[in-house]
Amino acid sequence: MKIATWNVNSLKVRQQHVMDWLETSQVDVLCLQELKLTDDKFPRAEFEAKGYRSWFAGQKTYNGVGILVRDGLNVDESTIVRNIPGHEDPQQRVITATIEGVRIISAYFPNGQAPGSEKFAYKLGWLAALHDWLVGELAQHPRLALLGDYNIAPEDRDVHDPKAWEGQNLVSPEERAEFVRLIGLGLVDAFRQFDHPEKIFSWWDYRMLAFRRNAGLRIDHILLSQPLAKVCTSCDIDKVPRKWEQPSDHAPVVAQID
DNA sequence: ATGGCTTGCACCGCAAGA
Repeated sequence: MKIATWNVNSLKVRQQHVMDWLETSQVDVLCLQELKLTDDKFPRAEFEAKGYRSWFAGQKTYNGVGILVRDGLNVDESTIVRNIPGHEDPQQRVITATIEGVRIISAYFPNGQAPGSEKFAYKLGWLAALHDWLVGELAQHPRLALLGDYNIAPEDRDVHDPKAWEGQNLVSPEERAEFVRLIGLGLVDAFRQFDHPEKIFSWWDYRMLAFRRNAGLRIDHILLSQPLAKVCTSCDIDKVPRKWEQPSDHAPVVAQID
């Protein structure tokens, strides 16, 4: 099974990009973030025509997550969960489904704005709630994958200029400690299971020619439970869609699980 | 140099992203 995650920064604007990328990537499961549309505007029929079923949790203007699943894969409607159970939140950031026996979570982690801000406190609270919820999820579903825009660059090698970014939002010690806590649940960063060249990133600012300078961060991740990590044969970031016209600022991350 | 792009909303300049 080929699984992927992509923050599309408005599905309305990026719908054709997603369609095109489904053709070239041939993924079985695609987790989407930052849909920025209400559920009635989700192009379900268009994806269905492409051979993908979809589940989503959207809202107006901000956030919104979804999962596209190739026809033929087994998905029980009763396994779909929206948001983090028990964590009251009007922001639509999580949707979960069991696909072919694999617990797939599509998550849009809060940005946090800046350490010390109100939004940063919300981010840390959200991370704690996610962690606590995952304890039970992992107990129930040994084959689990947490995919999404984490808005955390786990290590300095995930940052184009660690000195310039030191202590800032997305790389601060508090956020990195929360990432380590997720790893502590027994999850594995699929990307780091394999050798890659240096300076591979998943996000580049729209400004200052950041993509051309490769001034990016690796903030989109696929974390796998141990049984899945053992059968994962590759994990890569596909920079190609970032070169398309009017691109998302994020690139998709893809993992093969056999 | 706290800007720089891009989006959505709503009515055009703002919030928010990362």
